[in-house]
Amino acid sequence: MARANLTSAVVIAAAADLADREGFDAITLSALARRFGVQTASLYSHVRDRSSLLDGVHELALGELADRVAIAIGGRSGRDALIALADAHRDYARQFPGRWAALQRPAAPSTVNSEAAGHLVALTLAMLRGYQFPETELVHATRLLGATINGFLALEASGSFGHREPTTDVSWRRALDALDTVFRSWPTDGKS
Amino acid sequence: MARANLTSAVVIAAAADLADREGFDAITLSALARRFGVQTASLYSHVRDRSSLLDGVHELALGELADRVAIAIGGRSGRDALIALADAHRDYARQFPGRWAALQRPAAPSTVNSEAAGHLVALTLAMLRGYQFPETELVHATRLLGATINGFLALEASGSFGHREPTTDVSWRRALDALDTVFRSWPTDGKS
DNA sequence: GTTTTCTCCTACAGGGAGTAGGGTGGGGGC
DNA sequence: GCCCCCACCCTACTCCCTGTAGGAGAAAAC
Repeated sequence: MARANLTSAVVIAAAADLADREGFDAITLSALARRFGVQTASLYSHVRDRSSLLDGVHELALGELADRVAIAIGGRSGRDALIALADAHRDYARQFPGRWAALQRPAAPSTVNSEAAGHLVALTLAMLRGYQFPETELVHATRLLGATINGFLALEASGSFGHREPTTDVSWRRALDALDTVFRSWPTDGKS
Repeated sequence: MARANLTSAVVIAAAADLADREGFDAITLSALARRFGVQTASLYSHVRDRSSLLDGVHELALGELADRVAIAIGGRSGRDALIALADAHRDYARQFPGRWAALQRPAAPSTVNSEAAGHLVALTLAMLRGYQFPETELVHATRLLGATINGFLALEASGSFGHREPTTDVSWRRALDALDTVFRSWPTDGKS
């Protein structure tokens, strides 16, 4: 009986592929075991439990997303960088729906402190600095940016926009235009 | 053995309460059966399957949310109405996290065509008309509004904003200010 | 009072999460 | 080149959840 040579990383990668092909909820220890021709119990040597497996997929996706964002915004600034960053997110969400769904789960503490998370945050801040906010406003802008991108992609993925005209592409452009406008004319005084 | 006098509505309401108390994933036919002192199989007379039960909670929440929004925006317009509508959503999400989670699921076809859904859409459009968009831009504004509100609340609920200073309350105000600004200066020409 | 109609029941099949403990084969020590 | 050990994968089980089939009994219809 040939060994499967499983490792934690291999199992997590397979889980991510499975999620992209059959949906996030299809991530099942049983399904992965079948895929590797192995008993379910064997996977528990490599993965603590299902929850930590999902956390692993989350972190994997975060790293991949950060790499794509880095490439996308390289050499750009201001509005161009904003659009590149947002489009990188949208492309990733469409190409890897299962991985994207994993990103919607609350991040595990270890993920929050991971290199991937730090990288993505740094890239986002670098992009936003092109808009020259007061330092205290950067957080709010970051949150608005994240909310808008994630919110739009979530509604788009769930079909809440319907498949009616006009296309969501136009709405997406409008949303990014709106963010650019808002970021450029961000209120500078401390009203709350 | 006393009858439990179950109906579809009673089961759905209990599921919603359960979700608010113990989380959306705690909605389980078994748990509901225990709650009613009844066998699991008995519930299938009132609910087709688990999925349709979740759809029921979705529609219930949609109706409750629409009622709250209606009260909130009554007599207001423009920026005041926008803030009232958004705050109604946020208050609802915080007070009923389980019901809110149910709203994040893709809506069933029957829910899309439900009275509750129509009501909420009508209220949203009524609020947005205060900003006097070109008719063709209303869709895009609606989508941006939904994306921002849902996205913000999702990130807030999942703890993505951390519990750091400054508080999310300030970020929320900023986000609503941004929406108001954007809605008032919405581009009127047809650039795409 | 009889009949009909629900409501709820027992019983079962199927499948996933997770644990306990045992056998084995391949790489490291020598 | 041989042996030993441990990492890897196994069997066997428990528990919980979903969903189906068919039966009993109480309430309502007549």
